[in-house]
Parts: sequence; C-alpha cells; structure tokens
Amino acid sequence: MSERPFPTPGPNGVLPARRRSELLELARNHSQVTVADLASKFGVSPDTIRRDLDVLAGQGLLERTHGGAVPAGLVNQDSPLDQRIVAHKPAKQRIARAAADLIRDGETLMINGGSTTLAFARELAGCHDLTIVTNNLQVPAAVPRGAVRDLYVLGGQYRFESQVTIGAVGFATVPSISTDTAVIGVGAITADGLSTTLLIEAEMMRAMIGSARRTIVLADASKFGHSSFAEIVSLKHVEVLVTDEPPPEDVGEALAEAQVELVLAPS
Amino acid sequence: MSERPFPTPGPNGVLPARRRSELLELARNHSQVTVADLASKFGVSPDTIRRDLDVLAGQGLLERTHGGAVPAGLVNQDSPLDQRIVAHKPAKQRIARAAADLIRDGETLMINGGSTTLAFARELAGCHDLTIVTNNLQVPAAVPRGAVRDLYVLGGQYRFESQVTIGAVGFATVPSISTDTAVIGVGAITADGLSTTLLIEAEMMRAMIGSARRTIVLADASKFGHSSFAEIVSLKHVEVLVTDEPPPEDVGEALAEAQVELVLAPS
DNA sequence: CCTGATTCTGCGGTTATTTGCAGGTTAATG
DNA sequence: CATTAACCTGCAAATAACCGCAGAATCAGG
Repeated sequence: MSERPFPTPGPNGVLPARRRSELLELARNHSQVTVADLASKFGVSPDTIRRDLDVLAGQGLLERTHGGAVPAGLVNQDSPLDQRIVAHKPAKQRIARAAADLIRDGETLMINGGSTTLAFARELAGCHDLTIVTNNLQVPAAVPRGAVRDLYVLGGQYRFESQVTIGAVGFATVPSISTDTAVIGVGAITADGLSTTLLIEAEMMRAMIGSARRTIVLADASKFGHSSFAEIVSLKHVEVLVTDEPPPEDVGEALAEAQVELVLAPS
Repeated sequence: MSERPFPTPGPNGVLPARRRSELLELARNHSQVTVADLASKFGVSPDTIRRDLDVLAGQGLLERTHGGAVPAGLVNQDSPLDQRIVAHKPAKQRIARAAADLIRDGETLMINGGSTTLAFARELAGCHDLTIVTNNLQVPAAVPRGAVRDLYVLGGQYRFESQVTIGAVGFATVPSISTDTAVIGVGAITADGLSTTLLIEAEMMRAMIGSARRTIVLADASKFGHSSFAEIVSLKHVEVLVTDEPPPEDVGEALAEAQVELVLAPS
C-alpha cells in the first residue's frame, strides 16, 4: 500500500511505447526474454508484459513463446531462403502437391518467389506443355524438364535474401503478359487480405495477380493471423487458397465471404 | 526439497524456443547430437529433449535417429552444368581466379553463361561495389554477397541445358546498358575468332561485347582449335584472353595481331 | 474548467502448455 | 538370445496464458 495501493494504469514513469522499445532491444541482445523477468524489471504486471509481447509479435518483431519471447530471426521469420526451404518442409510439400493437382496441361503459369512456390515447381512433374513465367531464380532449375514447353524469367534487380528479381524490367513485362494462373506464395494472411514484408515484392505480386485469370495462393498454417507490413491485395482477388490446416475462424469467414475456394492438402 | 522435489514445468531460465534453436545449431555444427548429451547440457530431462527433437523433425529441420538426431539432409541436384563444373574444375578455377584479379572495385560487369564464368563469379570475393548484369541464372547465387552493390538479371526465355536466359527482353535491355567489362565464356577459339554452338547465344554474346568497353574472354585450353557453328566476333573485339595453357601457334599469332592481352593463369 | 471517451493497467478465475515421472514396449548390441 | 538403453503413452503438478472486468490516467471538445 505504501507505493501502489491500486492498479496504477498510467505509465510508471516509462511510456508504453518506450517500454516496448527497450523490451525489444533486450530480447535481441539476450536472444530471449521471459515474462517474469520483464515484469519485475519494469515493475509492471506480467499481463502488461504479455500484451506488449503480443503487440511486438503482431508486428513481426518478436516470436511469442510460452513464458516469454525470442527475436523474430531466431526461429525462422526472415531467415535466408536456404533455411526457409527446410522449415516446415513436409507441410510445404503437401501444399505444393495439392496445388500442382489444380494445374491442367497446357496452362500458362505465373510463379512468384518463396520456398513454397519453389516446392510447387518441383511437383509439376505430372503436367505437360506448361508455359511458365517467374521471377524466382530457383524455379527454372527446379521445374521438371518434361513438364514445360516454354519458361520465361523476368529480369530485374536481384534480391539476395529471397533469390528473386524485382524491378522495372519485370514490371514492364508483366502487364503485357496474360496468363491462366498466378501461383503466389505470401508471407501472411488475415481476414483483411494478403501481405508480405517488402513493399516492392507486394507490388510485384499485385502485378502478377492482376495479369492472371486465376490466382492460387499457397500458404502453410503458420501464415494465418499475423499481418505483415506491405499489403498485397484483399481476399476477393484470390480464387483458390491451398493450405495444410483449417484457418482460424475469422480468416475462414472472410475467405467464405470472398468466395475463395479453400483446398486442404491431404496428409 | 533439495532443489526440485517435483517436476518444475516452467522454464528453467531458458525458453523452449531458444533451447530448440540452440539445439538445432548444435546439431548442424556437430553433424549429430545425442539425447543424453543435450539433456545434461540444458539441464532438462531426456524426455524433454526427445520432444524437442520431434518438433524439429516435424518441421524437417532434423532427422531423428535412435539416441539422438542428425541435421536434415541437404538438397543436392545434379544438373548438366554442375557436372561440367567438376569436369575441369582445377583449370576453370585457376582461370576464374586470374580473371577476377583483373577486376577493380566499383566496376560494372556483364557476365554471360557457362561454367567458367560461373567459377569466375565465385572468385569475386576480393572485390567491392561491383555492379553485375548477367543472363546466367547460377551467377546471382554464386557471387559473394559482399562484393556487389547491385546485381541485375536479364529476363527472357530459359534454356535448360545452359541455365541462362535468352530472348527479346534481354536483347532489348543490353544495348541500353553500358558496362566497363564483359566477361565471356566461349565454346571455341580459332585464329578467325570466337564461336559457340548456338546461334542465339552467339547473338547474345555479341550484344554483351558491344555494350562493354573491355571484353575479357575466359577459355581453357580445350577450347583452342575447334570452331563451332555460330561465329560470335573476331579476335579484334577482345581485349583480354584468360586461359590455362599457351594456345597453338596459329591462334597465338592471331591473338598477337589483334593485340589481345594473353593472361595465363598460374598453377 | 469540466465531462465523456479512450487507453492503459492490474486482478480473479478458467484454460492451455510445458515438464518430469512411472511403466510397458521397442530397438540396438554382444 | 539376452540385456541394456531408448522410446512412447498416460499422468500429475506447476506455471503461463487467456478472458472479462473495473479503476485510473490521458485526451477531446464544448
């Protein structure tokens, strides 16, 4: 009672924003933070810390875990592609397989960057006479030789992290192409729509989706809920979503309202 | 009551997520981990370690074994190009190394397809602030990250055999670019000039050479003498030739007459 | 200056997750 | 073939998380 007889909602001398900022730095320096430690360190209740952590996790800056949080990079968010490829590999492969079943011989496909779409490219062995356009430099080597008639690579500036090209050349080319299907791997899906971490990649995806008659989105269950910085399009631009687990309720409703066909990859 | 009379579920100071992350790194560094070692190292029960291993195995990051785990097998695919790389690796690597020594910081490079130019890209580690333009889809992943400022990929139709792009988009782009140096790997060199097997690739090389102030040709000794179907340019368009063995007499004379600087890669 | 709305905070009760342990089963080893 | 270690399943305990609620401070506008 001497100090705080009642809740004391207001800042204890430290503003919430600043507390969160320091909290994030602590997490990065120590590779982890625990709720209990932070609560005693900042002199606030564990619930407050939990809420802070949730906010930061929602921005993709932290990965929430039981008892605390770890920096986003530690688990797998924006790690180099090589690591992302192996992460959630079984799920991605099931999704890729199910998506490949949606492709008919002779179609023209647009494929964007990402590890899931790369897995998709590998699963195209059963198809024939495909025409493929991609900005993912891994796709050409991954796609089975016998499945394609022609394969075109979009030029532009190379991005080391994601191993895709992005740039004026690609933007100029995409609108002049009309494809049957765009196969898009995204970073995050919410009821509001698709999003990713990079504005310029979002722009590229938007161009691809716009030039395709049908858009198939590939996303494993870990993509649901979080929303990333750069919005791509709303769900009504999507015809099919292939995933491995049923989405959360709010996303599921939004998908139904947008008349998105939901394909669950069989295990 | 000494320390822990009963289970103690809560984090022992290390969050599960972080423990798994460190565990994964240990597995990768040591190529294997055992349940018992990890249990004592992290101060948790073997059962907990087993559960961690199962989680990581479920994400495809580890391969579970009796008594421990090993890192997930890395992908290895054998394309024709990859095989060619090992075929003449010592010679190609020496040539690549010698050619890389000719590049100065801040230069703008044009790099075409071929296994020798790919080796060249790998040897650029000592350079900085390079701007690179290429139609070789292997180059972007091969070039050391720290050596380049910008890297552009030429778009176009993909050729499976050589893993390069060729096409209207690339042709349209190349003339609008002016580079310091074109680094060209060729199929054959005679006294008459450079040649290769495919007309369309010859055309691309010609465009590249034309837009560069300096042309460096990479060719191992096996390329001398034979002439291929598609002529590229005569020797007088070449500034430097990097090879591993002195050329035959007639080629040597032609090189001298065309004032081509001959660089022999040291063994 | 005062009042209503918003935000931040802590609290109590319920649910979920993590962890270690006991015991039966399976796999590796001599 | 026997023996030891590792594995898996169910289980209990302790903590963490979640949900709704109410008090307190800040803010907006008259």
